[in-house]
Amino acid sequence: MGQYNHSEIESKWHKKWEADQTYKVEIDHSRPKYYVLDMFPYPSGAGLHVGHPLGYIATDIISRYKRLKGFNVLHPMGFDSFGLPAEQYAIQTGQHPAITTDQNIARYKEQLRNLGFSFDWSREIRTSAPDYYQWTQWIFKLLFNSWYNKSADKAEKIETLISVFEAKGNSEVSAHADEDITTFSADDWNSWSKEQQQQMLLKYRITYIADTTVNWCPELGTVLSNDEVKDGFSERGGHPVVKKTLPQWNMRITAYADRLINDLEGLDWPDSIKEMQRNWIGKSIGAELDFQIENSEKSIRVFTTRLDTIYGVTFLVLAPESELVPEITTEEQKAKIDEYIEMAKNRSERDRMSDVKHISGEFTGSYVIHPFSGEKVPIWIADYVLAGYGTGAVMAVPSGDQRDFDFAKHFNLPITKIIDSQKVTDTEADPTKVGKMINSGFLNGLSPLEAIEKSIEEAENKGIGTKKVNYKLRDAVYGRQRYWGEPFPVFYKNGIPYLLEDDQLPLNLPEVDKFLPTEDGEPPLARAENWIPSEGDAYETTTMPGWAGSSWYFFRFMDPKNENEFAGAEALKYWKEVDFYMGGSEHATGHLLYSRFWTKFLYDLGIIEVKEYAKKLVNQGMIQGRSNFVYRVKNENKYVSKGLKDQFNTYAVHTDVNIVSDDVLDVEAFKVFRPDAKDAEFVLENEKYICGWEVEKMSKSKYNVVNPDDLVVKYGADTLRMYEMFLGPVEQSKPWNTNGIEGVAKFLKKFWALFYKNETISLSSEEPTKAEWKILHTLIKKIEDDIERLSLNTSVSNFMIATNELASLKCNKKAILESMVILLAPYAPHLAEELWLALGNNKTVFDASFPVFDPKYLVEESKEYPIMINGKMRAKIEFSADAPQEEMKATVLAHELVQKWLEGKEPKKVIVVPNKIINIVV
RNA sequence: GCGGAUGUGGCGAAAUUGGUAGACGCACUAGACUUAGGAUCUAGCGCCGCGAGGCAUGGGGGUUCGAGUCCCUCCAUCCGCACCA
Repeated sequence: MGQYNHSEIESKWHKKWEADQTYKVEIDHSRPKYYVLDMFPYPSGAGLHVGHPLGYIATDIISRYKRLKGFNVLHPMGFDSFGLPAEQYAIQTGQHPAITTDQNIARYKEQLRNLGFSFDWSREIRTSAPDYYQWTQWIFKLLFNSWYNKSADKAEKIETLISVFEAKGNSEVSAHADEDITTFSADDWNSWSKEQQQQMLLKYRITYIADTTVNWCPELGTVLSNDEVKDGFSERGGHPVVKKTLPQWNMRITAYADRLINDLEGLDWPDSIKEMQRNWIGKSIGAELDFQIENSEKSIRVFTTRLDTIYGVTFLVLAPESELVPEITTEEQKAKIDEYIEMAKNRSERDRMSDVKHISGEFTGSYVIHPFSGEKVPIWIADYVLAGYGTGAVMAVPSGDQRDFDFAKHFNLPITKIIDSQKVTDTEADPTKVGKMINSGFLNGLSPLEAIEKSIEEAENKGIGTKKVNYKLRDAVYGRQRYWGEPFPVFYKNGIPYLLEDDQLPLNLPEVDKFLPTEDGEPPLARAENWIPSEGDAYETTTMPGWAGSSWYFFRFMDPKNENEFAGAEALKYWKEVDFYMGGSEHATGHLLYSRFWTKFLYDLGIIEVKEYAKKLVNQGMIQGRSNFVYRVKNENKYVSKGLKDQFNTYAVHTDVNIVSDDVLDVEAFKVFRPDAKDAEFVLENEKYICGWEVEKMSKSKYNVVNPDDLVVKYGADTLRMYEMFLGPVEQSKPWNTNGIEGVAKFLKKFWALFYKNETISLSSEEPTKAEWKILHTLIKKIEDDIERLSLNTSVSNFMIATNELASLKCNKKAILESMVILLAPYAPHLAEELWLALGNNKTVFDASFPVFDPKYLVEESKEYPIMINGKMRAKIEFSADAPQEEMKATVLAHELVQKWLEGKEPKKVIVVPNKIINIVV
C-alpha cells in the first residue's frame, strides 16, 4: 500500500474494529474511568447532515485521547427514539412508528459507522425499546411512591408519610404537596376508606394528577410543556397552541427548585446554560400580604418583592381570571368588568405577548383597606397581572414600577413618592432602592433595604403577611395524548389510579388501528382492543412525554443489559457520573433540567450516589447552512454571474451547494439539477459563473444540505473529522463551508508521505536529532493543552506545522514517527491504525500509550530576545540559554545598545520578562 | 426591556498569566517541474509608502514601559427570557 487510499483503509478498519470489538468497554478497577457522553439523537428521517457529527467528532477525539492516556473510557451511543415526527408520519401513512424508527436508526448507525466513531455499540439503547422503557416506567413508579419531605429537604418513600398519618395525622407534616390540603388527625385518617386515603396521598405524591392549565395544541392533538412552546406555537411543526384545563399527570419538579439552583454552583457548565436555568426557575424572595376588602370578611393576598414600598400603593390589580372578581364587582361596574373578562379570555397567549405596550383594565368598584395607613385603595383588574404567578394579585406602586406607573397614568390614578431621592418623571417610574423612605409612616427615614426587613416584620406581627419565596418554575406536565411514547404503568379502579407491580413491567405499548385520537377525543391508546388490566377498569391512556426516556439514559448506559435493575450497583458505583457531556444548548431548560431533577430524586432514595450526573457540559455550536444562489433574468432563460446581476433585471434562485465549489457553479451539473435550464444561456465573468451566498438554516428546501457521506466518499472520514475540528472552536456556531477541506486532505497525504517513500515504508532506527525531538515534544505539549482546553481547531494546525517541519527535515526516524502516529490517532483513527500496523505492531494503536512530554527537549541552545524601548521593538539580542546570568548579561548589552541609540540619554527603567522580552524605558 | 455571548486580513481563524498581532488553512499572485495540471514544490500575501518608516484587533476614552487581552463608555451582531409584581 503505497498511496494513501482512504476508502480502502477506512472500510478495512471499520470491519476490523467491529470484529475485534475494539471499543467494547467493561468495568476495570485497575484503571481510572472516564465517561464521555453525547446527547443521544432523535433518529429523524432526514439522516445526519454535516452539522450533526460536530459534537460527536469532538467527543470521539476526547474519548480516544483519554484511552491512550490510560483511562477506561465509557463512550456509548443510543437513540431517543420516541417522538412526534415518527408518529406524524404514521398518521399520514399508516406505517407503524416502530418500523420507521428502526429504519431511521439503521441509517443513522450506518452514517455514524462511516465516520469511524469509537462508540461501544454493545451498549446501544433505544428509549422506545420495551427493555428500556420498562425502567422508565419503574422510575415513574418510584416517583408515584414518594413524597417530598420539606423538613428533611428530600424525597422519601410514601410509606413514611402513611405511618405519620396513621400516628399523628398531617398537622406536623411539612411537605411539598398540593395547596388545597386541609388538616386531618390520625383518627380521621384511620377512619377513611382505602379510596379516601388514596385520594389524599395523591396530593402528596411527587407525580400526581391535577386539573392543570396546559398548552394544548389542537393540530397535534396533544399537550405540550412550556419548553416545547415557542411564542405561542409548537416548537416542532409550528402549530398554534392554546390554554386548556385538563386533568393531567404532573411532576413536582418545583419541590427541587432550590436544589436545582444551588447545585448549579459546583457544575462545570457554560454560564449561559446555568443562567438560563436560574431564570427559568425564576426564584424571587419577597413577602405575601393580605389587604382586607372593604365591607367584607375576605381579603386579597398579594406577592411583592418590595414591601418597603407599601405606602406607595395607590391601587390593587387582580388578574381577570381571579375567582374574587365576581364577588367584589359592584352592580354599576358589572357590565364593564364582564366585558373585559370576556375580552381577556379570548386574547390568546400570543396576542397578549405581541401587544405588551397596550394598556387596558377596569375598575371593580370595590376597595381594600390599606393595612398600615387604613386608607381606601381601589381594586382594578388588568391582564398585565398573570393568574399563574404569585397570588394573581399585585399591589400597585406607580412611583416604583413602570407597569404600575403606565397604568396609573393611563387611568389617572394617584402616584405617591415614597423615597426621597426617587426620580419620577412624567413618563418614568424609578425602581431603584437608594435613598430614605418618605410618606411612609413607620418606615420613614429608613433605607429601602432596611424598610423591607422592617415592613415584613411588622406584617408578621400583625398577622397579615409573611416572608415568601416565589418561583416561575411550574410543575412539569407529564402526560401526552399521543401514541408513540411510554405507557404509564397505571390502571384505574373507581377513578383512582393504581400502579402495576414490578413483575408486570414493562407494560407494552398496545397495537392500535389508527394513530389518531378517538372520536370522543380520547388519546390513541384508547383505541387498543383487549388492552385491559387484570385488576381494575382501564389502563391510563396518555403516554409519557419526550423527556421521560432522556432523563435517566446516562445511567442505563452504565449497565444497559441488566434485566433485574435499572443499572447494577457495581456499575453505578464505578462509572458514577458523566465526566464530559456534549450537546446543544437548546436543551437548557428542557432535558438538562428534567434530568437533573430525576438525578436528585434517585439520589434522595439512595439509588445512586451522585446529586448531579454531568460534571462538565459543553455546548457544540450549530452548523448553519451556506446557501448558494444563481441569478436568473426575469422572463428570460438566462442566468448571469453574480458580478453582473445588477446590470440585469434578475431574481435569485437557490442552487444545490453540492454543484458549487468556491462559489463557482458547475454549469453542466446545474443543467441536470434544473432541467428547465438545459438550454439556458449563462453569462460568465472571467469564464466562470460566480454564485451568491447567504447563511440560512440547513434544510432540504434550501438545497444547502451537505451530506457527510458524500464528503467521506470523496475525502475520507479522517479528513472530514479533522476538517470539522479545523473549522473553528467547537462551541461556536458557524455556517458550513467546504472550501478549506483540501488543506486538511493535503496534510494527511503529507503525513502519510512521512512514512511511505516510493511505495515502501522504511524507517531509520537512528537516534533522532535534537531538532526532531523538539518538533515531537512541542507537538505533544500542544496537543495535550489543546485537548484540555477543547481547542481542537488549533490542535489540527499544530499537526500541520509539525508535519511540515518533519517533512522539510526529511525525518524518517522511527522513534519520532511512531509517536506521531499515536498523537494523530484520536483525530484520524483509520490512518493511524493503518500506519501503526505498517510499523509492525499487531495490536490496535489505541492499546498504545500516549507519548510522555519531556520539557528537556524544548530547552533552546540560544535564545533571541527582542529589545524594546518604551514598548517598541528596536533590536534583537541573541545569547545562549545555559548560563544562569544570561538575562543580566542581556540586560547590560541591551543597555549599551540603547546608550548608542539615544546618544547619551540614561534609561529610567529596564524591564526583563524572563524568556520573553527586554524593555527599556527612557 | 433583562440576561448571556461575540466583534481581529479577501475568507475560516490563532495569540494559554498583559510581552515581537494575524500562527495554521483557504483564496489570490509569481516562479519551478511538466505534453498537460483541478498534482507537487518554492516564494509572496493586513493597510499606506519606492524606502526608511508609519497605521492597524467594532468606535471613543483610561490604566501600563507595553493592551486583541484589564477598566469605563458607546455601537453592531447572535442566542436565551420576556407584562414575574
